[in-house]
Parts: sequence; C-alpha cells; structure tokens
Amino acid sequence: MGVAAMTAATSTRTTPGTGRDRRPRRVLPAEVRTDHLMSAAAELFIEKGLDATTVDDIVAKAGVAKGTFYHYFATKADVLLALRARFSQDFTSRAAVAIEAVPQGDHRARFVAWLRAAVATYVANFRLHDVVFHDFTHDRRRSQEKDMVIDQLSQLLSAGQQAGAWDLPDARAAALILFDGMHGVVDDAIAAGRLDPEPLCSTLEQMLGRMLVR
Amino acid sequence: MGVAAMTAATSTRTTPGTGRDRRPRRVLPAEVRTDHLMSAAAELFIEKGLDATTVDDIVAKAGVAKGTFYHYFATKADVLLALRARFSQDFTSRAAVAIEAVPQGDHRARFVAWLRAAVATYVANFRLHDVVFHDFTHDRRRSQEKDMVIDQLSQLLSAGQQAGAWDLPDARAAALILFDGMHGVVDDAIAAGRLDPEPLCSTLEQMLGRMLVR
Amino acid sequence: MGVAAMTAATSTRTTPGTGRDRRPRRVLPAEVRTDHLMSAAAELFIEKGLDATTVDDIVAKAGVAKGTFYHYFATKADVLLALRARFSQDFTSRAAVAIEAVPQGDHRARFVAWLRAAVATYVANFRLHDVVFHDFTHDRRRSQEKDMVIDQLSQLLSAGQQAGAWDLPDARAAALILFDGMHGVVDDAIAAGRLDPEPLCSTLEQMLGRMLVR
Amino acid sequence: MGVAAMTAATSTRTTPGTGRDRRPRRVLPAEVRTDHLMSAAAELFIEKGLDATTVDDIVAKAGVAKGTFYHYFATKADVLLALRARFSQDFTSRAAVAIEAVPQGDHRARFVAWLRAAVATYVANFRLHDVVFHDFTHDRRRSQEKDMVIDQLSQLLSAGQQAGAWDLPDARAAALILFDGMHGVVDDAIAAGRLDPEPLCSTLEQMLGRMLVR
DNA sequence: AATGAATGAGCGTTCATTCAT
DNA sequence: CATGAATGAACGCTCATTCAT
Repeated sequence: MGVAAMTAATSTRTTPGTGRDRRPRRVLPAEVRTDHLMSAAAELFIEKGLDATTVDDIVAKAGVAKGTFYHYFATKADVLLALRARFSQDFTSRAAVAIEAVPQGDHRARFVAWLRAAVATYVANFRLHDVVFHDFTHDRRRSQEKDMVIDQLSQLLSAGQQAGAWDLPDARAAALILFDGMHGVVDDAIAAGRLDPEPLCSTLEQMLGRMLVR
Repeated sequence: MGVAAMTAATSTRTTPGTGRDRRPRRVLPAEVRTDHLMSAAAELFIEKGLDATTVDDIVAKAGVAKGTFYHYFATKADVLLALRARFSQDFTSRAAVAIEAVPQGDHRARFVAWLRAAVATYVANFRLHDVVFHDFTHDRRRSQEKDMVIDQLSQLLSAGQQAGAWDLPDARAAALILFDGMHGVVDDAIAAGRLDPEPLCSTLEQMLGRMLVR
Repeated sequence: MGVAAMTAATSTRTTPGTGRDRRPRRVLPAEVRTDHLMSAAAELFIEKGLDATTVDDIVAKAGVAKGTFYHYFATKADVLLALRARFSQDFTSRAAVAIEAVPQGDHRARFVAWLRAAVATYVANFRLHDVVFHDFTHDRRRSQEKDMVIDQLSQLLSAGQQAGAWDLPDARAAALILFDGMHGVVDDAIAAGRLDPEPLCSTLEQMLGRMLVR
Repeated sequence: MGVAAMTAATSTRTTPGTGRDRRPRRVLPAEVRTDHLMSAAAELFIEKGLDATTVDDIVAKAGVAKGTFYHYFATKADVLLALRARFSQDFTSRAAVAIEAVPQGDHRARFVAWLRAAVATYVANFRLHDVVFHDFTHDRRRSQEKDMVIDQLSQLLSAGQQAGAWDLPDARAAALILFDGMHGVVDDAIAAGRLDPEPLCSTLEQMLGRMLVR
C-alpha cells in the first residue's frame, strides 16, 4: 500500500468499546430470537445479497451479539435453509387456501385458483425468492422445496385427469411446464417493471390453459 | 511500490526471474491465451464451483502466471461474463442451424427443430449453464443473453403466427413459457438422472405443441 | 463466504482452531491491545519504513492474529493516524510541562523553555516523527496535528506580545518560522550525526531570539 | 469472492489487441523521449501521487510502450530522481539570476532578492516540490538537492558577514532557519489558500530581516 | 443464555520489471 | 530502438466461526 493512498482515506471504524457501555443482556424465548434473526437476515439478503451480508450485519440488525447468532443457527447457511423452508411453506399454504375455496369438482377453476395464487405470491415475494433459491444447482435442483410445490400442482392435475377434466400424458411434466412457464413470464414482467399481476394472470390462464385440453 | 521502498538503497520487491525454476516465457496470440484461460476457468467452475475456484487454480490449469490472467481479464468475474456470452452465442447458433435445416414454410417443424436442438444443447451443457447463469437476479434477469434466445424463439413463433400456422395472443409470453417450461422439465430429468434427450423431446413436443393451436 | 460453498456439503473454509499449533486465546482490555499494536507498528515503521512494514509484521510482533489487528484498526493507515495523534499529544504535553515550570511573567524564559523542550523531544523522537508525518502534502499540510503545536507556540508569543515582552507583526507567522526553523536546524544536525541537543539549543536561542525584539 | 459481488461490477478493461492496430514505431532523439517521459510522470505524480501512478500510466500518457520507459530509466524511482535534480537546478538558477540583478555590495538587497525569488518559485511549483521531495527521511535529509540551495544562501550570508553587513554566529544555521522558516510560512499560506506571494514576502522580509542584524 | 474479542486461512488484485519479437 | 505480452512475489483485507468470560 502506498503512503499517499494510506492517509487519503480516513477510517470510519469505531474503536471497540472499553467495556463500559455494554448492551444489556436480554433473555428472550428461543422462537422470538430465531424469528428476529431470520427476519434481519432476510432483509439484508434482499438488500445486499447473500455473500455481501455478513453475520456481523445480521446480528447488528437483530440487535444481539455475534455469539447469540450461533446459539440459534449452526452456520450462516442454516439461516438461508430456514428461510427457504419458511418461504415454500408459505407459498404452498397460500395456494392450498386458494384451491380449497373452489368447489371440489371444478378442476379448471381450481387450476386457475392455483395459478392466480401462485402469481400473486410470487410477484409479492420475488425478492426473497431470488435470495433463498439463488444457489440451486442441478445437484440439488430437485429440492424438497420445489418438490412440495410441484407435488401440490401435480396432485391437482392428476385429480382433474381422473375426473376427465383434461388429458395429460405426464402430470409431473405438465406441472413443471406450468410452474416454470409461469415463473418465466412473471420474471420477464418483473424485469420490465410490470408488477401488476392481473394481466399476467390472464395471459397465463389463456396460454397455459391450452395445455389442459381433452 | 512504496515511496520509502523506492528510494531506499535496495528495493524490497523481488525481481521477477530471480528464482531458479522459472516458467519459460511463451508468447501466444491473444485469442489463444484468452481461450485457454476461459476453458480452464470453465472446467474448474463446473468442477468445484465459482467461489471455490480461485484465480490461482485457473492460472495453474492454464499454465500461465497469475499476472497473465489479469492481462486478459480485469477481474475474475470477467471470465464468467465472457463464458456466458460464449455460451449464449453457442446455444443460439446451434438452434439457428437446426431451424435453417427445415423448409421455410413448415413452421411446426421449425418449432420442433428448435425444441430438439434446445433440449440437446441444454442437456449436453447444463453444467456450464448452471455456472454461467447462476447469479441472475431480477435486477438483471432480463439479460442480454436470455433475450437473445427468447428473441430467436419469438421470431420463429411470430413467423408461424403470420403464416397462420397458429394463433398466439402474445409471442414473447409464449416463447418464455416454452423456453422456461422446457428448462423445468429438462432440469427435473437431469436431477433424476434421465439424461437421454429423446423421451424429453417427445413429452415436450406433445405438451408444448398444444399451445400452438389455431 | 461463497454461495456455492455455503450449501455444499462441506464448507471449504477451514474452521479456525483445527490446526495443532494454535496460539492460546488471550483476552485483553481493548486499551492494552491497542497499545501493543501501536507500539509494534511504530517500531516496525521506524525500522523498515511504512510501506515495507506489512500488517503481518505488525501482528507477528504484537503476538496476535491478523484478525485482531483489524478488530482495532480498520486499515493499516489507521494505525499511522493513531500514532500521529499520540505523537502530537506527547509533543504538546512535554512543551506545556516545560513552559509551566517557568514563572508566568518571564516570557523570554518561557519561550526558551518551549524551545529546549521542543528540541529535546524532537531529537529524541525524530525517527517516529519522520514516519508519522511523512506523507503530509499541501492538501492537508495545515493539519490538526501541526496546528496544535503552532497554536501552543502562538499563544505563548501572543502573551509575551501583550505583556510588551516583544513586538511581532504576526504571531502565527513568527510561530511558524520558529518551529520550522528549529526543525531545519535540528534536521541538519541529525543528518550530520550531531545528536547532542545542547549546542543546537544555544544556537537556536541566539538566532531565533533575535526575532523576539521590541 | 461472492457470486453476487462478482457480476455486480462490469469490467472496463479492453481485451488486449489482436495484434493489428499497433502503434507506429517512432524513433525520437533520446533527450526528447526522456523529457516527454519526465513531464508525463510529473503531471501524474502531481495529479494522483507517487504510488498511485504506475509505469503503465506514465507510458500511456507519454504515448510509448512500456519497454521504452525502461530504455530511458532503470527504475520508476529514477524518474523521480531526475525530476528532483531538475527541480533543484531550476530553483537555484532562478535565485541566482535574482541575486545577480542586485549590485554586489548591497547584501541586504541581495538577501531580499533571494527571498522573493525563493517564495515566488516555491509558490509557483509547490505541487511538484511536494512530489519530488516527499520521501526525504533523516537518512537522506541532508540531500545534495537541499544542500545546493542551502549552500547558495550560506554563501550569500557569509559574504554579507565578511562585508560587515550583519553578524551571524553560524551562517549555515542561519540559512537553514531562513529557508525552512520561509517554507513553513509559505506552506501555511498555501494551505489557507493565500497564494499571492506579495504579502508573504513582506512578512518574511520583516521577520527574517530581524535575524540579520549587526 | 448471552456476549464480543480473538482467530487465521484464504483470496483477489497490483505492478515493477523482464525479454522474446 | 521499440514493443507489449508475460512474469510472480507480495499484501491488504475479509469474515465465518470459536470460546473465555
């Protein structure tokens, strides 16, 4: 490092405390702490990215000491895993609620309900989605999380199939096309700034609906 | 170089070439060197991942000094960018060749040609694909690279549309569904170890073909 | 930490404390650690120069891990800043003590006290001085540090002025001439190996004293 | 390096030429080349500092290839040395011219001429001065360059001494005080943005003149 | 449980200098 | 003379994780 360069920049780092003004030690229920930490991490992951977010950042935002983080999560990667599980759980739940609101027999309407819930949930949470599913590679691509969603949709499609609502050669393949096709169209819209789910839903309904024919 | 070091009697910097076991200096055309470096990087990225691959690994594999790497790429990220461009170029070229091999007027067949080329190329190169497209986020999701591919397919679809081969409300949306649907199905197959493109192609042809109706 | 590394089965990052020959972890008061690090840095800066001293050198000498250095200083340049502040503080304090030892009314004697303290302190610490003030440029030449010293001397001169001990058109300019003139003569003596402050003091007393006339 | 961080930045580095558009080889007189290189270096040193200026920067500015630099200077430090010599030469010459313009016998006026020339030259070139004299340490403080200037002034003072114009116990010490005192006052003015030499000269004339008494 | 000082392997990048052409 | 590709030692800084208190 050159001399000139050295003193040009002035540091902003504060000298570590001399031990006086310590944070008061607060004991909190484990669930609350876990939740605080996960939320802090989620916000930071979204804001600055996974790698750019340090454990220091997380604990600073959560207002706890570094060691506390490691009481609740074995590694930094574990928070991500927890967030991912939570995300999928939420996604599937919302879709389930939407589907249940439709009469059992109307398979087409149930598919539309799924589609609309999926689009709405995805548009609303794509930033977190990006973060928690960022590091999927083929090794782990068929993850438990994606499988949860695909299975849900597959079952819906299979039910319609058995009821004669449509005729699909491969329910899983169909589910994958519907799910990933939806993703693709919504991603494109997001990238273009079109965040209103409505037009996306009608386009998708029309296009994807064609696949569900007898 | 530090100021103090500069005017001190003896520089602290070791003169390159003082050691015994020096690498023989080989001057190579820029293109060749670039290519060597990119290939070495690609193999390593696939083998151990992006982050786990160090620049040292790359230059060791390419058989050059570290500085040589930085002679051709400003940062490690740049190699990735270059690989990405090369990948997309290759993908599009192969698809184009396949399409051109089909008579102009047969739009359905041209689509199938695209599909088969896409599946084949993807299955053959998914590992590199995973690496070079790993860090796409919504900020840059609508990338130049994906757009190249989507545009190619959109044009194919639009041509068929104008010729009355099918009737699509939105060619770009259709292209996205076809492309991402294809990806989803192939990814699932890859994850399951079904690497033979043939069955994938027929399923996809059947399912996706349904969207292309009058 | 890289994304790929994170969710891979085994992290590539070596867990600290895996090795055999680990340094025993010693927790020390922040002030003590800071002081150790600063002293180690000062000695090395003097010995081998600023640039030639690496952070590795400093931590080796201080007997701590590298990370510990960065726990207390944001950058290498920060230690220099801290040393500079400490140096000026010390210089001013010594001069103040010497001045206070002289009766309030004897302004001439107070100036001589300042001069002798300044020469003595400078001769005793010029090596550290050289290091910490090495990279002053006009941009920051009028630094807080030099200003502390100049202000102290200016005030002494102004007090004498008001008491009618001498007549100066510009106290600050006078302070600068006295201070920098002192520096120049002492530097020349140091360069020539004449490190005894006594002859320097008498020459300076005589020469500089001429400026302090009614 | 993290994945997210990697592609966030886009490189600006141009791929090295493929060998076509090479610079035309121009053979120039050695002196001209030397001069071009020194001037380019000087501007860059002033602009971005010594360390921050790379040999690449210099050759880019001078419009020559890197190897050419090493034809004319053995090391980067050598350019600085050359600039320093040139600077001192210039300083002494200007002072000499100013002194010679004054009648031999008028020693007081000769000193004033020196002072005014020195202030004017220094104010006009302090940026280059800062750069070329930046890395003076006590080891080399009594440099050939400073000695040239001090000797010149010492001789002027000794001549006045012998002629009975003033009475100084130590001509060299006096020269040092005058020179460094001048520096200190001018530096302070520069730092404060007072770049007009006139007021500086009168203050200095008055203050420093007091030392030159019988 | 909670704290935060301490650890240290690791990596990307720089750049003066060399030398084949 | 001139060129610019090639070299490689060096270094500052990061940050997940540990553990004494």
